[in-house]
Amino acid sequence: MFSYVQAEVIARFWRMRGMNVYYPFGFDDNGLPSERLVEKEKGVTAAEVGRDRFVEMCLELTKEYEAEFKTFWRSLGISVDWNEDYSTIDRVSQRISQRSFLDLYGKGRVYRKEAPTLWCPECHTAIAQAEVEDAERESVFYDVAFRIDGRDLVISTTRPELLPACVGMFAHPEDERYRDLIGRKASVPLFDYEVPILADEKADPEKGTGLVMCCTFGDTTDIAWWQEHGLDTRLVLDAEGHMNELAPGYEGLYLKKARKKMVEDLEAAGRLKGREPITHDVNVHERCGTEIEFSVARQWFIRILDIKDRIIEAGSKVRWHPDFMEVRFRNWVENLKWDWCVSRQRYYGVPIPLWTCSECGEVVPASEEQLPVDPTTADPPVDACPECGGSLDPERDIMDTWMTSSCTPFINLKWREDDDRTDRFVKRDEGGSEYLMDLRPQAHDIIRTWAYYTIVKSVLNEDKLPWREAMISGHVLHPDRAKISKSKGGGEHSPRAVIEERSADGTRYWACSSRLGVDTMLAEEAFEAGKKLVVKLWNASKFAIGRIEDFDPDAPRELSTIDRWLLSRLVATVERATECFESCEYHLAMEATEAFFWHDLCDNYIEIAKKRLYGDEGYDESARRGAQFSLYQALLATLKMVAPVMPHITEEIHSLFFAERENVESIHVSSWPSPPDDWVDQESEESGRVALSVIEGMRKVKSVAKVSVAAPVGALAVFCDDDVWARIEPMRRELLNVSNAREFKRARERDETFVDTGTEGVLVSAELIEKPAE
RNA sequence: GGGCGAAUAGCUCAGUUGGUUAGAGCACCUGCCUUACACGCAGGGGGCCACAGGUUCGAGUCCUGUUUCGCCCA
Repeated sequence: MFSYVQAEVIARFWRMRGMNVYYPFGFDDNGLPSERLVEKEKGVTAAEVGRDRFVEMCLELTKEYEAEFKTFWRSLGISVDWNEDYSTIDRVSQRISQRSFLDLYGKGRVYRKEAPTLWCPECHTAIAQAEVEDAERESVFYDVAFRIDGRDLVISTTRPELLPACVGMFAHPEDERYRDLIGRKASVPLFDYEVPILADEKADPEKGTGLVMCCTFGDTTDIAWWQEHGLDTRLVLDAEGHMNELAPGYEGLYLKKARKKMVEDLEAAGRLKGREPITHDVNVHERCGTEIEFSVARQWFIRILDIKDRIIEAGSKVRWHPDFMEVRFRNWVENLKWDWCVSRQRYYGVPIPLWTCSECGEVVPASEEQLPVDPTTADPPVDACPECGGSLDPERDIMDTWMTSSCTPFINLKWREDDDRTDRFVKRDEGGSEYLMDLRPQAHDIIRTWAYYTIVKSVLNEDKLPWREAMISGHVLHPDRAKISKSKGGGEHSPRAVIEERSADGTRYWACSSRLGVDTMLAEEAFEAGKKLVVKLWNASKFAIGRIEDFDPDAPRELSTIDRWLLSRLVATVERATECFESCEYHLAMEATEAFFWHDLCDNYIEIAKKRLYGDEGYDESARRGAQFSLYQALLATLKMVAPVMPHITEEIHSLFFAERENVESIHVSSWPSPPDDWVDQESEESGRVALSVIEGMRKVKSVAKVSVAAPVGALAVFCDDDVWARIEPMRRELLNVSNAREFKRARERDETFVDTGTEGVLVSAELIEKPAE
């Protein structure tokens, strides 16, 4: 909600600037999150109801959620083109996603490999590096004794259940304690087989006994050692995390139970030399919090590690807001250790569009005409293996959801569809790089996924940038500083609850109250400020419209100094707001606009021009029209500048009066304010500023005397130099009006009744007629 | 352990390229029902800009280090 508003404000701004803004909306509802939602809400698993029914249930549930979300986004005033919405599971998206995959396959980027893979035993699927999170867990460090020549060799581990998966022991090559043992073999407790003792610099002599066991697989170091030293493979866990026949006596036990039993048995055998409770960081699956295991299985990968530099280069050409987000992107890519594992052993997602020969393993990709295709139900494009004539097995895996999410520019372009519109969208930036879309809005936690994978796809499939700019939002923090996320619902702080309680405009105002990219508190104060602005806009407009209803723009008008002051200030404000919106600094745009509206327009201009606007005696019609003109322009421009952030109240006010006058249907399709250059008037700005400081002094006198601001004044005397006097003397009538004074004069002498003003050397004295209240 | 960010008023946040006396809103204090608005207006108090060095005529802003917090990763 937070990041959507921030981006949407920018879309509204550019729309008012006259751009034809293409603003689609995507529901990312394929994949594991949806499956888990179904499992939770319907209390079933795919195994129970079967794959087809399960997918059906996922589709039904995501449809329900889509409708709900749509209503929600509409109520927030998100101005997307709902004719252009898509879901990552709809037919077009599936087709484009599969097409993208097949394109990569054709380019030799896709490979299949039996490889150690990050594995979630809870979700029964391989996952990608990007889906792994850290979590702090309580655990126990066990000291376990291996044996050589009747001598104990103690290692420390938090994973004793991986003992049957142990394929080696490591010590640091410089470690004197074990130097003589390198190259020999030790026996594994409980399982009674021998593993080699090896030297490697990754073994830390400072840690524990300096000796460590290597299992297939406990962590990435194990994998590295396994590869570098050509060790055996002993996979002891099945897909659900149960021990298999390689762990005799523990077969069928879930790994945690196996751990418990092995610890007991080790103790009984006298091979447990110690235990120490610790808290350590473990890798868990971000979707379910289960500790990640490694498994060797046949998976599909997209080769990426060899083109890191191309990806980084593409990222460097994107304009990131704020710019330091590019560094985070680059660091992520630089630190990648795995190719992109794209196969998932799940159900609800886009199928991998391939068949494999059961005889020779030849891969037969689906043909373009078949897409989107589910190989488990469709016939392969050829009857038999073109290589050996063997029968073809359908691929049962589905793709990682990011395979589809990363296609969002392609989906929006209808990439290689009949109605492909890539040509209309592709543009070239100043550096000559072609890009598909203008802007990607997203939050910073998914730089490593959505942004990264999208760049990968655009580079590999099209050799272009996916977007020219990326707008990266921060997170919303609870009042107690915890992160609020969609998946966790948010409870009383759920987006829905927030909007219902504080109104859409108030919520939007809050979302725009801090800088882009920083995490922001869900703080009461910002909502209150938004609400107050809504009320102030309403009251000021109600008053102003009453005064300018009869304004005739064609009749002659005369602008006073204070009118020109207002218009000149308006020009500066519009310039500032425009610049700020252009660089996604919506909060600065609002700050400038609010200051102008609240202080310049309401507190000062309207107060000063009030009597002229009322048409009080002594003002001719042209002077009144001058005030009407200024007020009209200032208020309309203010409404327009606030409109991107607060679309509802501004539209309401606009429709009451300006829509008809300006002959536009809605403020949101009206043009961004562009006041003429000749409204810039340095002289009037300075005169207005000085006059305001005189008024400020006068008000201070009244405030100190504790009388009303409207209290009548005998003489308002100003002590100043000739230059200042020349500026304010012509504004005598306005000053008399606003101070309710009978006389306005220049003082030659200053006595103790004079007070300072905001202008140096200018002092004011106001002769109060009523006695100050005691 | 590495990367990135944050640290400014009691609270939530601004502070463009270094440049007068560091700002806003809320909260607080003193007043004011002024013919738009008391959800308002006027006036006011409140800051060692995390800490320590450095560059500079000049540092909240730039550099180095330290501390605390957040995010991402190992």
